[in-house]
Amino acid sequence: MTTATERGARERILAAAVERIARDGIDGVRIARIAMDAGVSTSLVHYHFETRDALLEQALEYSYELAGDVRLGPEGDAHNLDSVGRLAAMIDQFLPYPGLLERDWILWVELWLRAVRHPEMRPTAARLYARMRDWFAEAIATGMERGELSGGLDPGRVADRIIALSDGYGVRVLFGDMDIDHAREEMWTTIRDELGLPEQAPPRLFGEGAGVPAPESSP
Amino acid sequence: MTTATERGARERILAAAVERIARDGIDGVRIARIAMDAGVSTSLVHYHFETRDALLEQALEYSYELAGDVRLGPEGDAHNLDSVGRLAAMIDQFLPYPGLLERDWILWVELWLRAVRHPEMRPTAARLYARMRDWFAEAIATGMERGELSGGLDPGRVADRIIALSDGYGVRVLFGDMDIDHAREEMWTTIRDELGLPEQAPPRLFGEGAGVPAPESSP
DNA sequence: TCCTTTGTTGAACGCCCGTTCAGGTAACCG
DNA sequence: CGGTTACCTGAACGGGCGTTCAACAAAGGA
Repeated sequence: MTTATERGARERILAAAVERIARDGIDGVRIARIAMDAGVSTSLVHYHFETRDALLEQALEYSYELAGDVRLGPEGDAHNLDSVGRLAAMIDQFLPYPGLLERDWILWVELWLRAVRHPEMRPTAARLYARMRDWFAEAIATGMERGELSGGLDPGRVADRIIALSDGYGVRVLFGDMDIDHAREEMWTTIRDELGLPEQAPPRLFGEGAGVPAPESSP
Repeated sequence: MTTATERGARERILAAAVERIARDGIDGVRIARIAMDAGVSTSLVHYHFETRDALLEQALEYSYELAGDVRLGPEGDAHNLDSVGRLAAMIDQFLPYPGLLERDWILWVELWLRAVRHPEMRPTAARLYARMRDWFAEAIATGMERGELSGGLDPGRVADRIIALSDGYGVRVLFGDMDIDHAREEMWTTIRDELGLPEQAPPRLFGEGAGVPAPESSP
C-alpha cells in the first residue's frame, strides 16, 4: 500500500552504504547520510545494524559478492566466444571503465587498505582474489586444452599475472594517469606474447558487443 | 648549538604525521596523537600548520619526496652493477619488503585513493609515477645502449610494465595474499623474457637490515 | 632597557556524529 | 478484540576532536 519497503529497508540501506562508501570512502561515510540516501531515519539503521562498523563491513561484503557475481555469472561470461575472445572480454571486465567499473575499483582499493590494517579483513580479500584467479585460470586451461592457447604454462600463474597487470595498470587509469585504451592495449600485448598468440587486435571493446552486461542499475 | 629543538619542531611534527598516517590511515590520524608522538602540544601543531588537512597534505608530500630520494638517490642506486643486476636491484626496491618498504607502500595506496577522490592530489601522484618511470626507463635505455638488454623496445613502455607488475603483485604481498619471494620471482621472469635475457636467477636479494643494497656483488 | 617577534603551552569552546531511548504504528496471532 | 512482535521515528545525550585564545618565555633589535 504505502511506500512500505518494496525492497526491504535493510537492503536499501546496504545499497546506499555501498554507494556512499565508494563516493566518500569508508571513513568519510556518515550514517546520517546513508540513512538519508536510503530514505530512512538513522535510528532504523541502528535497528538493522548493531553498529556503524558492522554496517560498513556487511556493506562491503555485500558489494564484493555482487561485483563478483556480475562478472563471473553466466551473463557476464562469454562462453560462446573462442578462448582468445573470451580472454579479451574477461580482461575488459577488469579495467576501470569510466562510470562502469570505477565504483567497484574504488571499493577494491579501499579493501586493500583495510585488509592491510585489519587482518580480519584479509580472508575476504583473499577469497575475492582466489575467485578471480580461478576464473581466469579456468578459461586459460580450457583454451589450452582446445589448442587455442599455447600450452606448457601454469594457468594459475598466468592468471596471477593478468590480475597483477590489471591492478597495476588499472590503478593508474583510475586516477587519471593513463589512458584506458592504452592500458588495455598494453595488457593485451603482454598476455598475447605470453600465450603465444599471433599479433592480432584484441577482439572488440566493451559496450556494443554481444554478451557483455550493461551497467546494473537499481532505482 | 643546541637550539631548543635539535631538528625543529616543525619537521618533527611532519615525521610523526607520516608515521601516524601509515599506521592509522589518513582519516584515522588524530592531531593530538601526532602532537604526542612529536613531543609537543596540539596548539603548536596549529601554530605551524594552518589546519589539519594542510598538515596531512604536507606530510604526504614530504614523505613521497623522501621515499623517492632514498630510492633514486646515488646511494639507493647501483651504478657499479651491470644493467641486469641494476634492474634486479631496482625491482627489489619497489616490493614491499616487511618492515622496510611497507610503510611507503601503505602511503602509496593511500595516495591512490586520495588522488581518485581529490583531483587536486593527482599532480602529486602523477609526478611520482613520472619519476619512477623515468628512473626505470633510463636504466633500460642505458642497458640497451650497452647491448646488455635486447633493443627494439620502448624503454618507457617497459618501465610502465614493470611498475604495473610491481603495483599489482605488491598489493597482494602487502595484505598477505602472496609470498614476496614468489612475487619477486614472477616479476623477474616476466621482465627477463621481455628484455630477451637468458634464464638466470635474479641477482641477489635485498640487503640485510640496511635500507640500501650491499656494496659487494654476489660471490 | 623595553618592545617586538617567534615558539610554545594549557585550557576551554563548540560542533559533529554515533548511539540510545521512549515511544508509535501496523501487522499478526490467540 | 487484547497482546505480542516487527518496523520505524524524533529527539536528546555524550564523547571525541579540531580549533581558538590568552598568556608566557626567550631571543633579538633599537
